[in-house]
Amino acid sequence: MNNMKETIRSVSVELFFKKGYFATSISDIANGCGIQKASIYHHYASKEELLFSILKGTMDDLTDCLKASLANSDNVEQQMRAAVRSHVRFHLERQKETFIANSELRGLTSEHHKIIVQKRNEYERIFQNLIHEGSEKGVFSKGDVKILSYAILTLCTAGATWFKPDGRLPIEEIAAIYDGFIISGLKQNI
Amino acid sequence: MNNMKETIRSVSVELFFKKGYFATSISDIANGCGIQKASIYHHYASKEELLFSILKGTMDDLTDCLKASLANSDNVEQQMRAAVRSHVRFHLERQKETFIANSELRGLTSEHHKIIVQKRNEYERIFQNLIHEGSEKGVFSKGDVKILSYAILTLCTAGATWFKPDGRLPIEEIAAIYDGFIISGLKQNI
DNA sequence: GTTTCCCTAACGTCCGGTCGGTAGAATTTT
DNA sequence: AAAATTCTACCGACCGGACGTTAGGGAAAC
Repeated sequence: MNNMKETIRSVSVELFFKKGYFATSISDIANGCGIQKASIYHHYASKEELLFSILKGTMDDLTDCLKASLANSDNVEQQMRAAVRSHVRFHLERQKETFIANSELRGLTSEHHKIIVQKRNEYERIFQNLIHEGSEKGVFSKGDVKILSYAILTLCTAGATWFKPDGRLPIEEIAAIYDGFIISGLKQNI
Repeated sequence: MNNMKETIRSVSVELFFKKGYFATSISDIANGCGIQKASIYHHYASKEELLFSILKGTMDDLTDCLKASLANSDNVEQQMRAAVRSHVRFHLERQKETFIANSELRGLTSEHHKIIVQKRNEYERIFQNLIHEGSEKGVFSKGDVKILSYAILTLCTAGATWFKPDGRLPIEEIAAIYDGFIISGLKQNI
């Protein structure tokens, strides 16, 4: 790869995932890229901006993925299944980035923090709307929409914590397990 | 409180929760205790040991809680319900400590890290045994025990991420929601 | 001949941790 | 009971080092 900006990004993702944002120094990143640490600043204005650009890109892609996977159906249950699978898939396929996006928010300036949280809220709202619609139509049982949405999202998100790319189960199988688990949780007593 | 060691501990929990372990300095902690930072080292050998003692204490209490709540019954479903509620309750009542225990493992030395991970594994095994026993007896449906246990645990654990002590719902109500959600997830197709 | 991309060198700051010391309480010795 | 010693809890000053960031320059590409 001869695009240094991309290299810096991907090396950072690797290191932030492995050691954490605060424990990773600019020298570490420069080292991983084979350049001097001062050269990083030609591509990114600061360490924080580097983090922010990773988080922002990840959140945008995440939302795009979800929206694309909802477009194929207008049946609530099908949509919820598609949403869960999209969510799981994204978090396992891009495990390192999503892990960072969920654990390193504290490294952001307050303005950047606000932007990311807002993106996350929009994403959550899509799930909340599905739960609401489903329980209105009697497809899902009535329940606390917010708590249920947090449950569903964190459930899948946490996958990025323990998932091993070369583990026993392929991504699709894990997605199917979560799908079944969540739908039957939403349909309790129905 | 005139026990300075306890004060240091609780101030640290507060700060580690709010700012993170690496972003919290010994001076910050000393400041919060109203003493000089050198005095911290009279009570704890290092910053890392302070973190470790918090994590170890929390994990021990967590496991004790779980074991106590299982002793009242020998019915698998009842035990699983009790386990889930114990897990949720502990994570919400001692939100700050459990949050730290789940996010700051990287601050530990490798020996200390090993100890905590081992405690966590023992804790997880209790849940895995319950799932296994339940599916053997036909109370729960067959499924991947590990994935299901991760799902259950991270689900509740994540509560410590978003829970607000003075929010809409009391802890018991949240525990009940999770209980219902999880049991029906475990019983799908039964 | 300007822009791109990377370099060497350095800066100020802050951090975890150490050191020597002190005041006073507790304990032991006489 | 008085004197001598030890222990507890803390302080102020200080280290060495690492960190994020900046300044200025040089070579190559356009």
